[in-house]
Amino acid sequence: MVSMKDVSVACGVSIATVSKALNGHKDIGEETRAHIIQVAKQLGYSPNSAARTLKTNRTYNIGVLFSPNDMSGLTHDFFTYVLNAFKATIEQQGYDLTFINNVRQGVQRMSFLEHCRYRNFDGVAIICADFFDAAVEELVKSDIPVVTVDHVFNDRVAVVSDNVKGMHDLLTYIYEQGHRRIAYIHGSHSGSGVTKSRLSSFYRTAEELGLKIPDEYVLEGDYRDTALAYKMTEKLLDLREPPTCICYADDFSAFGGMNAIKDRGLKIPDDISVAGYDGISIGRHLEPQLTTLAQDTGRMGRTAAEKLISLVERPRSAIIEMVVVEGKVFKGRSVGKIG
Amino acid sequence: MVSMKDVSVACGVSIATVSKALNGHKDIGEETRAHIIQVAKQLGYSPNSAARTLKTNRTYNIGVLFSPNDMSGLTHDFFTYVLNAFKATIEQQGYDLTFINNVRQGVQRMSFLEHCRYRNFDGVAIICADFFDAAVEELVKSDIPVVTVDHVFNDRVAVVSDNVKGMHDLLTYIYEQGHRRIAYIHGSHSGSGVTKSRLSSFYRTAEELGLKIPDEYVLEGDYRDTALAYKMTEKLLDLREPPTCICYADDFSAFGGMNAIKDRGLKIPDDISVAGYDGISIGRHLEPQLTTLAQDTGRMGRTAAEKLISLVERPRSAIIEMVVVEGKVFKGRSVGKIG
DNA sequence: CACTCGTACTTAATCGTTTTCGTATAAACA
DNA sequence: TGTTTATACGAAAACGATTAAGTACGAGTG
Repeated sequence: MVSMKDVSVACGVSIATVSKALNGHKDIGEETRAHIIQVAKQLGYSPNSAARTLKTNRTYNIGVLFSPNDMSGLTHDFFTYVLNAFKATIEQQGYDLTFINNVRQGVQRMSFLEHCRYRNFDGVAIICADFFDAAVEELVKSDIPVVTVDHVFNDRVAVVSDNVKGMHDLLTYIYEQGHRRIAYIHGSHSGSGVTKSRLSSFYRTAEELGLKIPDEYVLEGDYRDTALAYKMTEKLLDLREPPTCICYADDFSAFGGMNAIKDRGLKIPDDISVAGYDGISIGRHLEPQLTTLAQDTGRMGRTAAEKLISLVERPRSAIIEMVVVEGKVFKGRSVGKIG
Repeated sequence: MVSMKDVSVACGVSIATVSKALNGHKDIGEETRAHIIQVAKQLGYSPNSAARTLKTNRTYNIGVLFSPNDMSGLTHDFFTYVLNAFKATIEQQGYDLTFINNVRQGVQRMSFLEHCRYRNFDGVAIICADFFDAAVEELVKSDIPVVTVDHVFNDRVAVVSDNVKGMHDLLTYIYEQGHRRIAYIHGSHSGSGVTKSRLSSFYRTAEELGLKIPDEYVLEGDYRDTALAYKMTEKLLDLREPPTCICYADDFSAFGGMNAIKDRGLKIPDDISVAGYDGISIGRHLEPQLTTLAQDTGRMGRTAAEKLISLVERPRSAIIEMVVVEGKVFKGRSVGKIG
């Protein structure tokens, strides 16, 4: 590889001059700079990030922790959408993205934090992880700038979806379509506070609307578990007085539920309505098109990236806060009018 | 950050000794090594990859080019599955994964190759990209170890899905279920040779089976385009003699087609059968479950990783070859028996 | 005893940058 | 003319590791 040294001898100047010329310092003559740049290009000079990092202690590399509990990896749609927007944003700002892992490097396996130190990430985004893992907490508590998605830690920047308003808006919309008997197959409680937020918002909104929600209308399903959603949906359909609309933990679950409904020969939304949550692509393709709360994954990813970069580049002035991103009811055709 | 120097003074030995002790060189006394390791841990020593890279010219970092033509980014299921397996494999071998991009870094924007040189990737995997892009070709033609997925370049390692056998097996299976009037809504030709391989295999297998495929049975759709698949399916259904089974470019398209069929009040597979291609998760959730050619994405990702690493670590003995990975017909319920 | 070894360390060069001080030259000023 | 000042460049010290080559010492050998 051709280095600054090669360029410097080819130009008859010192290495320092080459460095400054290439980095746009002002104490270099215009002709000299032009010449150096030209020669560098012609020689095929390529900067060495390792050397630069060693000296400046900056990598322009962002670590991303992305390891779903269920090992679904990069196939978890919702977080993948967020990651996508995050990636695009930091790349535009000249940063690269490297995944954090805890696999052994050489002799021993590293913790997440050790890995980050080893790679010298300028900052870290925790987009999808087990937030109750001690290794994750260790990372969050460290001095490395960090932003988390959909989970809040004390004194750290977080970008979260507005689950309270989301569930409120969705339920209200369903109510406005005339539904009064509304069931909810919610997600498991294993994750962060997401499930709890939505569930309590569901109850509060129902109360606000003057709705009575019988206990047997609220069942525990899980995220992305179509089979379980299928089973739970059957339970609801078996009730003496089944709901007129079922809300699901996410779009995948809604998909599973829809299959259960169709298998009974029922029509959506004529016989019963269905609503999802997330707004990932699958819903648009469902038949009928799924009514769901579309979370603004693009905005979440972008915001996380922007906050993180400002944390990295302007640590003093960056505001440690929790940014709440609102979603929007996507009005598909799976929730029908009643009455 | 605490460096080897800190450890060395704390132990009263030289930096070299610390380095060797930590790296398992044999010319270090056992007590000394134990002591050094203990002190290092206690002091919270953390190795610096930049320094190591500078000296050894190895980063243990793999660059991945993943930029779909359609800008779908990381949401392109099939490639995401491959990427997932690839990532897991290289991480197990102590490598990290960083995305390649061509966004400006500092003054000017970099080409893919420049970016790779800058980051000093030990190797590069092109998992999903526009293979006819000059910048991609430049990267492939460089001296950096590279492996491509689903596209073959001269004298480079490639991992490809066996589209010929795949389509052959799928069509044969459909034939065995008694179908004789089989249509194919294939993908666009824009990408690599994938579409061509499958299409020619489709024709050849048909001939082999003694099937007559009328021209109007073969239509051009596109990958992941449910709307287009919907439209094309309608065309087929409008024919005087419609097919008894329709094959699609991928599972998403099949999904779109299924909706068209259901909207006509037709039953799958009673009235008409449907087959997809890829075997991504969506198919398992469809109703009825989709019969499709399940590509072995896990094996593709793993193989790509293994080949790349051997290319990096044992350049002399590594075999430059094209590895063909076979898929398998997934027998859902969307293709029914006839006759 | 003189010699060769093997063991356990140290010295010092090096990787490619960045950056702080200098310093030389010429222009500007008193 | 002598002094300051701005401009354009260079020398050299880092950053944190790796590694070839050397050294000191005790043990084994003839």
